Amino acid sequence: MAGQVVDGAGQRRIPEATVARLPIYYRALLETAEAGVGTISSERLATLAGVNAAKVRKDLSYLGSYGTRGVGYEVDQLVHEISRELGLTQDWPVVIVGIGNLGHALANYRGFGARGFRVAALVDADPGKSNRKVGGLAVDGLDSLADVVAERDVTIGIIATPAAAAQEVADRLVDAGIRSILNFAPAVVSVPEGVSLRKVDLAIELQILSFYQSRRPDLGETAAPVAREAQG
Amino acid sequence: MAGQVVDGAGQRRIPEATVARLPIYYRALLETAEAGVGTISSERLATLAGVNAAKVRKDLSYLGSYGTRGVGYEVDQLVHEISRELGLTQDWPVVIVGIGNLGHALANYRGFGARGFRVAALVDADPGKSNRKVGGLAVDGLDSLADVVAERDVTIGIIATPAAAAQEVADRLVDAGIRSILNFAPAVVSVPEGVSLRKVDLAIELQILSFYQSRRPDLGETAAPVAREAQG
DNA sequence: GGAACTTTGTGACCTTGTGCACAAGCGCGG
DNA sequence: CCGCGCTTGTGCACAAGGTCACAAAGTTCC
Repeated sequence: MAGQVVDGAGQRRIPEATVARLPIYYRALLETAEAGVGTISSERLATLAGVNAAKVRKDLSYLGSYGTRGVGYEVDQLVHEISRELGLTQDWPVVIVGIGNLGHALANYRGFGARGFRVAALVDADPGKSNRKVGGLAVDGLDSLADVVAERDVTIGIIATPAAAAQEVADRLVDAGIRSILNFAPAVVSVPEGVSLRKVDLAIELQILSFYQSRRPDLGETAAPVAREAQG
Repeated sequence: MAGQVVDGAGQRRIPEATVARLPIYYRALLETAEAGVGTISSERLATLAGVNAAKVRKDLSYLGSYGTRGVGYEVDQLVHEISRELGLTQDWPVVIVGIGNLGHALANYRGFGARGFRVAALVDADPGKSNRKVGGLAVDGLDSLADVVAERDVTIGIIATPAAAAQEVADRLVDAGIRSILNFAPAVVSVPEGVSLRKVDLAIELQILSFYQSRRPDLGETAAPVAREAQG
């Protein structure tokens, strides 16, 4: 079978769990490259990424055979392959909907641009906010969402509204042609097939921590599981 | 076998994936209760939570047999059982370390208190910020972290610093006796066994979305997987 | 050129999680 | 009291993911 996992379109099929780890490797590799190191072993990369070495090798093997036995991986090449695989070679304009506390913080967040993500638009339902500028960008009204998305080629939508508005906003984003949504609102949002949706929920994270903390026998033996790797 | 999965301490062992979903059920149930509904079926709860009904039933069965066949689950009872299981019956004082954009937003975030989490302290390495008050709370210096944690019985630490400071802060939190950490910094942080660590990373989420978006054949057939349910 | 050493790539196995399907259990109506 | 309809609880089969261990393949040194 030549051992390649391939989907219908002829691309290698990369497991979801692997996809969720690629960005972690990517970041570690960028730092490694910056330090002037040219080659890295799966063992070293595993340490940097906080996973085990076999997992690193298996993950990377989905991208192809870019390692050299006895040596390791060439850092620059890996960076290139991963960024290509993740689609980071292109620009991804992002719209943030809901300019409250969180939306405000996200709009000012450095670390977007570096990875090819760019906040291209800010939208809020409150017309009062349309006057303000946040992080050098004007806030548009919710009604102009579709226009703004079209004009600025926005591909990714971030929902930072209160829970009650989340579904409505998601629907509008989808209508506007957005196919990738990141939801920060504490609400379950559903989208049609073909649209990717991920969620980040502070309250849920805390409640999970609370679960393990309250079970902890206080210096007892039941080890609490460590970080889920996906937020994912 | 009487069918109960039990760990060494005699508690039912609840799978990680289930733990990650309990908060979602919890929120849905609170809303349902608020609407004055007394009873709910697994089917209905599944719809609200965005999962399938069998999963709901299996998840809830780990808590015990609280459903009534032919009827459903009593909402109030479920709310009570889940909140007990998640440890939400007690108060969890939280310290936020790093009062930049994100830390600021988190400090002002409503939705903590409601679920028993309370921002009890704010800490920042920059002494210049120690003057400011954020959300009615004074910002303490990093050096007083241990004192503040001890005085105010803080049990959960949130890292909202730049990546470079994250590990250092984590170490200090652990030294101060914190056993549950939520990391927002874009860095891999390691903690000793017995300490729970979860991470939330905006850039990673976007990169995952980017992966699926760039693979999308643009109205083709390869369906993108929908929201991972855990962010956990 | 060959032996010793290093590191990758992967097959095999195990654990966890998911979904189906159905028997058991409960309430209601007659 | 009995049968019917609805809903839970769970056994089972399968899919996904993780870990181990090792052969294959490369490097280094003599």
